[in-house]
Amino acid sequence: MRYEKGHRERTHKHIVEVASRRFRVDGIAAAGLAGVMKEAGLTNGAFYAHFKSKNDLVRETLIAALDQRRDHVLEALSDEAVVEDVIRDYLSPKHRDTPSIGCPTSALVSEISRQPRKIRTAYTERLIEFVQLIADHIPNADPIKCRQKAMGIFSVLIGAMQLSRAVSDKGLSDQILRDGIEAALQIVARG
Amino acid sequence: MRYEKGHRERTHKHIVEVASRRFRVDGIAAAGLAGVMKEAGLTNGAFYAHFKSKNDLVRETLIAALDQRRDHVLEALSDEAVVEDVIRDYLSPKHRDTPSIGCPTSALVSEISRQPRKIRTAYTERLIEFVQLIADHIPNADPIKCRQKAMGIFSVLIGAMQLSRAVSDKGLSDQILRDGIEAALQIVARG
DNA sequence: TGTACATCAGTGAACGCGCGTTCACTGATGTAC
DNA sequence: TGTACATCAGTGAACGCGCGTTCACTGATGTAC
Repeated sequence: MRYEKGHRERTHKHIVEVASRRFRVDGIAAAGLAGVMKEAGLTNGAFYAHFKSKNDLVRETLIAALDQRRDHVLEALSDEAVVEDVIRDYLSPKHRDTPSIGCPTSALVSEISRQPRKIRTAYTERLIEFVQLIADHIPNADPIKCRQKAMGIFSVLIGAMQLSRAVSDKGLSDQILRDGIEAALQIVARG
Repeated sequence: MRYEKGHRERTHKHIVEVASRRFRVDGIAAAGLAGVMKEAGLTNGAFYAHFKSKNDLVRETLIAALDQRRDHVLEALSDEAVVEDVIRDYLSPKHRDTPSIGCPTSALVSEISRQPRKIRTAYTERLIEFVQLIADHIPNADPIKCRQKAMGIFSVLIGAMQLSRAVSDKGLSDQILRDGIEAALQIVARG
């Protein structure tokens, strides 16, 4: 069959979406192309009609997931929102329990540090953007101070999120999230 | 040849040490047994004289690396040391640049969350122990409050460390470490 | 209008490779009689 | 004392499997003459 207009673009986007979930759940190294393509309803061979290599998919997927995450945060925040809302939204049990659609940094940061420079550069740009988004919601006259605080806060967010996902005890996992919220709020308030 | 007494135990320990470095550098999934055994100066087949499976090695290696890290921190701290010393030691460029002998949590936490329950339980026990070690150096009357702060601090430490390793810009990487130190100190001081 | 060829998105088998794992074997030493 | 067997740590080839990647082919539609 011949395909309607825009079909190729939709398929391409669909593969990226499937991969973006699989990578966050299984990790980049552990997620195979065959599995991604099967979940996307296609066969192996079609992959290379859309991407040059797995590395190419990783790059595109990571960018898409990061941009999507930024949009999620932007949408979740009303105009009068403060940084506390970002913090509570991030360190929620819901976010912990749905890594497939959650923050790509929490799911993949250690694997990102093992990626080729090109991917790490693309990541760095988006990290800066995201941290600035947090900084913009911190009430403080000094924008540099805000950015520094925002980086500290983001460190707490991804650290606590990862720990809460790693421990085997549900009660401790919840406690880690609460402690993370408390710690992040203290960084906001002080100095 | 026949081997001197204790040879087997030394070999076993040596494999664990090699694996513990390889896992932290390449990740658990990406590090192969053949590579580990070769680096240990042995052949493939010898592996199964020492371990039941790769999973068995992962469990043992993770425990060894975590205990080794705890000892490192204990040794680095004199009796009159305060939590600030732990923080500065952790978020140092040296630690960032030597993940092979650094904190296993920073290197492997997201992979740990994908491991079987048994491994995650072993990890959880040691995480609690490590956080308590931080808590013991926080000056505060309330031990519960100390533990909560310590968990927040540890979240900053591993979050900042991972971010500093992921970004492609050296200056930003250094800045992330400094912001992490500042944030951690604010958690110590307040409340 | 009819026909020959081009285009496009995808199929599905096959490639070489490295993975975790198994296993028959080695060769030096220890032990039993 | 000599000899036959047991033990031990390790060798190295082979297993089946899934990986990323390649490629000849398909089949529906578009285009040229």
